[in-house]
This record gives sequence, C-alpha cells and structure tokens, in this order.
Amino acid sequence: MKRKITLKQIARELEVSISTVSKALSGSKEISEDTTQKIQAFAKLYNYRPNNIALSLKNRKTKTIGILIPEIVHHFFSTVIFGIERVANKRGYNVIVGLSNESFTKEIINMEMLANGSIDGFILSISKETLLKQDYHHFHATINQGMPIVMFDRVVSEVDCDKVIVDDFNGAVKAVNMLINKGCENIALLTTMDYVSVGRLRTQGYLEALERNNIEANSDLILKINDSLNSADHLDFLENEINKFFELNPNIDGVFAVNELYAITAMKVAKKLGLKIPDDIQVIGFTDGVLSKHATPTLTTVSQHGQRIGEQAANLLIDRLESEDVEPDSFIVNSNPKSDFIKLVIETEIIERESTK
Amino acid sequence: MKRKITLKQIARELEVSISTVSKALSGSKEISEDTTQKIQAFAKLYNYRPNNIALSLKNRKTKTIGILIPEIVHHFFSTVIFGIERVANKRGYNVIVGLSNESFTKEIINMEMLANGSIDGFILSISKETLLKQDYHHFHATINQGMPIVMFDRVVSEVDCDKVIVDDFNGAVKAVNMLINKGCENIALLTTMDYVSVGRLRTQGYLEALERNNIEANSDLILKINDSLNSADHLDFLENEINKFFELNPNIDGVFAVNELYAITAMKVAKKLGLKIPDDIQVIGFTDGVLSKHATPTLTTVSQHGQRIGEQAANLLIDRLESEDVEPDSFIVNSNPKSDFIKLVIETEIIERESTK
DNA sequence: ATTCTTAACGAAAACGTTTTCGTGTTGATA
DNA sequence: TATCAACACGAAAACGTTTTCGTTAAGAAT
Repeated sequence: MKRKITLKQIARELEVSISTVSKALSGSKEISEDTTQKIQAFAKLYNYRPNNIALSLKNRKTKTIGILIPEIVHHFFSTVIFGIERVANKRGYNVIVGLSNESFTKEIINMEMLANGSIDGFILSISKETLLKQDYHHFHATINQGMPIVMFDRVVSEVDCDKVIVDDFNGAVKAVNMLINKGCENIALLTTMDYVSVGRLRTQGYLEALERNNIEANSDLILKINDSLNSADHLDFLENEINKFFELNPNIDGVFAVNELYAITAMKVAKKLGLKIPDDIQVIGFTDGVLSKHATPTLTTVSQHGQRIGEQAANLLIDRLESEDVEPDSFIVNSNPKSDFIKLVIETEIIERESTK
Repeated sequence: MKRKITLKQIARELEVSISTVSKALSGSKEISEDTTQKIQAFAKLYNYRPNNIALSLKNRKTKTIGILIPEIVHHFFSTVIFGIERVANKRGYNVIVGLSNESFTKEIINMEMLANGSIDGFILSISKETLLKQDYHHFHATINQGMPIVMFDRVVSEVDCDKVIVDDFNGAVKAVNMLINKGCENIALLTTMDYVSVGRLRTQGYLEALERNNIEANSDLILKINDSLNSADHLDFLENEINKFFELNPNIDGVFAVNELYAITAMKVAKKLGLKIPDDIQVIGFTDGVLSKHATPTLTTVSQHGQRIGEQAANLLIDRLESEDVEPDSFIVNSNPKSDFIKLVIETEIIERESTK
C-alpha cells in the first residue's frame, strides 16, 4: 500500500525544490527542458495527482456544490440531482448531497455542516417544516456569508437568490383546459394542504382554467388531502378519502391531481367503482414519474422536466460562482442588487397517454 | 457580506496568538479562565466555526465518503443512498455522490476525481459496462492507495474489499417456492442477460427451486431479455417480447421476474390476453419499489431492503476508516489478509400482495 | 573590467488549523 | 539569595499546494 505521492517527495527524490517541481509539472517555461522532462516523467511514473484538499485550501474554493433536498427516494428529486450532477461534472464540479427529510432542524444542521468550507454554493429545495414555520434565517445567514444559493421547486419570495421553478400555475391551467376540451364537465381537483406552495399554485391554476372557460368552481369537487402522515397508513387513508369523495360526487367525469400518487389512486378507486377510464372519467396527474408510465391505463400527466431544472440550477450557480472571481468585491456600484437575481421558469409539458381521450 | 471569521482574525482582534485562541476554544486548561472566557465569547458573537478544509488538510481525513452508483433515478439506488446518508450523518460524515451512468470511463473518471483527497473511502456498485469488460484495475488502484472500498449489490469476487449483497439466490428460491406452493405448475422466468451478476444469481435460484421440487426446468419457459437499449424503445420491445412469449406458452400459470418492470409488464400483457391475476396466472417480482406498491393488482415481490444495505455498507466503511486510526500501519502480522474483508448478505423478504393467491 | 540581462532555480509566504515545544513571569521553597 | 515549579502564553511546524520574489551564475553588452 503506497500512499499518494506529493510534491515534496518528488522534490526530495529528484533533489530539486518543491517550487521547481510544481512549476515543471505545470509546464512553466521558467524551468529548463531537461529538468521539466525528468520531473514530468517521474511524476507520471508514480501517478502523481495534486491533492484536492490542499488546492481547495489554497484557492479558497472547493469546486464542489452542495445539494440539500427534502428526500431522495422520490422520482422528481432524483431526476433533479441527475441534472445537477450532469452539468456539475461537465463543468468540473462535484456534488455533495444532504437530506433534510422535510425537517427544519436537519435542514439547518446540514447547512451548517456544509457551509464551513466544504462547498462553494448551495442548490436546495425547502423542507415542508421550514415552509410551515416560515423561518428562513439560515438561508439569510449563509447568503450573508457570501455563499450563493440557488433554490428550486419549493422556493420562497422572502429569500433573495437565484431560483428555478416549475410553471405550476400554467401547468395546471393547461391540464384542466385539456380536460375541458375533451368534454369533461365536472372536473374534480385532488390536492394537498395549502402551505406547500406548489400545491397552492396548482390549485390556483385549476381555478383559473375553470374561470377562463366560464365554469363555476364547485367546492364540493375539491378534495384537500392531509399529507402529514407517512407512507404505510397514508395509502389506505388516501384510498378511503378518494372513495368517499367519488361516491359523494358521482357526476365527476374528470380528475386533475396535483401529483402522481393521487392520480393513480384515483384511477384505482374509479376502476373499483366500475368506471371506465377514459370513457367514464378522464384523469390527468402532475409529475412524469415511473408510476405514470407504467400504470394501467397509462397516465396522462404534466411533466416538470426535473432534469432540466437541475441542469439550469447548476448552471446558474456555477455561473455565479465563476463570475465572482472576476469582481473580487464588486467594483461596480450596484444600483439595484435585487434585480441581479434570476428566476427561471421551466415550462411544463403535457404528456398524453391512455387516461384521457 | 462578512466572510467567515478565522482564528487569525480573532487573535489579531483580541491581541493574543493564534495558538491561544485555538486552545481557548477547545477548552484547554493551559489558558487562563479570563482569556478563555473572553475568547469564547468573542467567537460565539462572531459565530466562529472551524474551516473544514483546513481541518481535512491537517488531519489527512475529510470525514466524507464517496458514493459511486450507475444511476440515481432508480428506486433501489436512491433507497441505498438514503440508508448511507442516514448513518453517515449520524456518525459525522458527509456523502458526495458520483454517477457512472453504467459507463466504464465515467466510473474511472469519477473515481480519480474523488480519490485525490476529497474523500476517505468509497461505497460503490459496479457499472454494467465494467462488468462486461471485466476490467477492475481502477478498483485495485484506489485500494492500493490505501483508500477503502465497500461494494454493494453489483460486486465481483476479483476485488478484495468489504461487500454488502442481497441474497439474490435465496430470494429467487423463496419466490419460486412460493409459486409452487400456491399451485403453479408451469412457472416462467423473465430475466436479463447473464453478465449482470444479480440476474444470473436470480436465475440460478429459479432453477434451484424447481430442482428441489422435482420439477424439470423447461428452457421454453425462460425468457432472457436484452436490456441494452434504453427506456423509450425498451418499453415497447419488452411488451412485444413478453407477448410473443406468452402466446407461445399458453400453459404458463406463474411468473417470476427478476425485476419490477418485467413483472408489471408481464401483468399488463397477461391482462390484455384476458388472463386473470392471480387466478389464471400468478406473478412475483424482485425489488420492492414504487411500481409494486401501486400497480393493479399490487405486486407480490421480493424486497431487497435497500435502506438496510446502505446502512450496513456505511457502517462497514466507517468502522474500517476509524479502526485504521488505531493501527497506523498495522502492527499485527497479518496472517491472512483476505479473511479480513467482510461480506454481508442481506436477507430478502417476500412481500405478499394481490398478484399471488 | 564593469555592468546588465537572462536563464534556472530556491526560499518563503499564504490558505486555516492543531499541537509540540519553548519562554518569560510569578510566587514559593531551600 | 538562588533555585524551582507552575502558570499563561507564543513561536513554529505540519498538512500539500501555488506563486511571488529573490538569488546565483553565466554570458552579453558597454
């Protein structure tokens, strides 16, 4: 087991100084042909690679970006990570991921753990608990320390930073419009509680689409589902809720659900009630995950392009990191700092499958 | 925007030396009560946190572990990451993830990028291309540099390191046994090409179970699917293959599939052919992912406990990392180095759902 | 013969820590 | 009064780089 070789060892072995070795390896013309040759050969032989940590310390930048997300066993989030990793890698960065598990405290701990030099900037999506508490001091703190943040999907106007969001509102409008165009007259909405902004926006889109088509919204057709309980119990609960809902409103001929799970559960319940999809009832979901593709019938859904979100977020962050190099402490008088932050809206796209006519 | 404060700045401000500050903050009794108080108060006020990079350089350990997996948009792998992150975090480690995208070259590049000081050790699952090429020099190289590796799921006997694997063989045996016990007489196997070890092991388990029950294996009932093409085309191709297969073998009354996708596709095809599940044909899959839970009917499947795999892998790695501290360069004469490596086998568990009687 | 370039290299600082080993002062002891 | 221990602190090395600024010697120019 041979430890990694360092400049110092090469220098000692070849009886030159550390600086000479460093220069020779970087091809400086300050060093003679002969010594350069000799040093480079030796380095190749021993497979010398500069130590990243030492470089990070010297350059005061780590070339790694921190991702902080609520959960990872989740199609949308893993798609975003994929996108981030793709461009990060291409641009010479590594990614280190932290999971908040939707917890405020874990979010803070994770940020503090990473903000002490381990990374150059954050890409994150806010945890549910943080959104509930509306306490954003940790974001402000790290931004104040000069560490840039890019938020995606679950963002918040109280924090000034670059953002990449899904056009939830228009995605919902498009979906509901499609249902209307395909002949639905009583369109139900399956949504979450309001504090998660994306749920709220999709709900608003639903209402907007109805209004644009001069259809009066009927609160009986809106089911808000409490998503606080987890997995195991949740599934039964969800099925029951939707079942009751459908039985109470037999006139429903279209369903717009704010996520995949609600949509396919609705399809399952509908089938059990003897309804034919898409003949008796049409369904559109949100998020183009694995469930939508493989459900029977396959689910028409609003795709959020998670990978693109990740790619854009990574580009925004890295652009900002590398622009900071140029203006060490801002030469330009910043007339309106807030306008500096970019908010990218990623358009949604409806993927038509079998659950609509 | 105030940059993070350092020991040096505290020292200058308080007119003491850097060493005094360091000692005071670590509570050394070498420093007087008074100065300690003063320094700690000042540090708290300015929210001092030691710089991780500097610590890493000094201690020659980064307290972060590198994860290298073939893909991340994949239920099993993200579950493993979840498990890793959980114990890593608990034990004071960060995780940095790299994606090989099943490519040999990307696997190597990623390893080299991380092996230069960024991490203390690897947890990885081998890419398909690497398995095909059977070229493992990069694993040997990093191990030789003193960087420990823990492999999971897709492992290989040629590399000496800790391993955490699923009991694919017995999982398959159990599944096929269950089908037999539930009355199936013509059990089909849906599997991949042999070079992915897990596919091979599950196939062997299938054969073993038949043999144990004195049922002669029938090669007509085994469908090996070429999984080299990706996603979009793949799905149609898969459905066609299985369709042909079912039509050619109308006597099939049980299906064991080596993954979720094959299983639910089989169910879909079966339903289209007018077969009732589980009455006419029973199906068991492998991997307890989101598809199994939400398919109609829900799928009986062999759960691999991805989270536990991740947790065990992380524990193995960290245990090894922290034991190395004690024996700097092994005092003990290692009589049999190979026996030092641990191979954990995580038992599978069959989750019974609606696709079996 | 003296000054000036230039080539080729080395010394040292810096990044932010921790830790070992001084060093000076104080009060007590012989 | 001389010695000693204890106390409180500082200097410096070390981790592995890069880079700035010497420094030396040789050859060219004056």
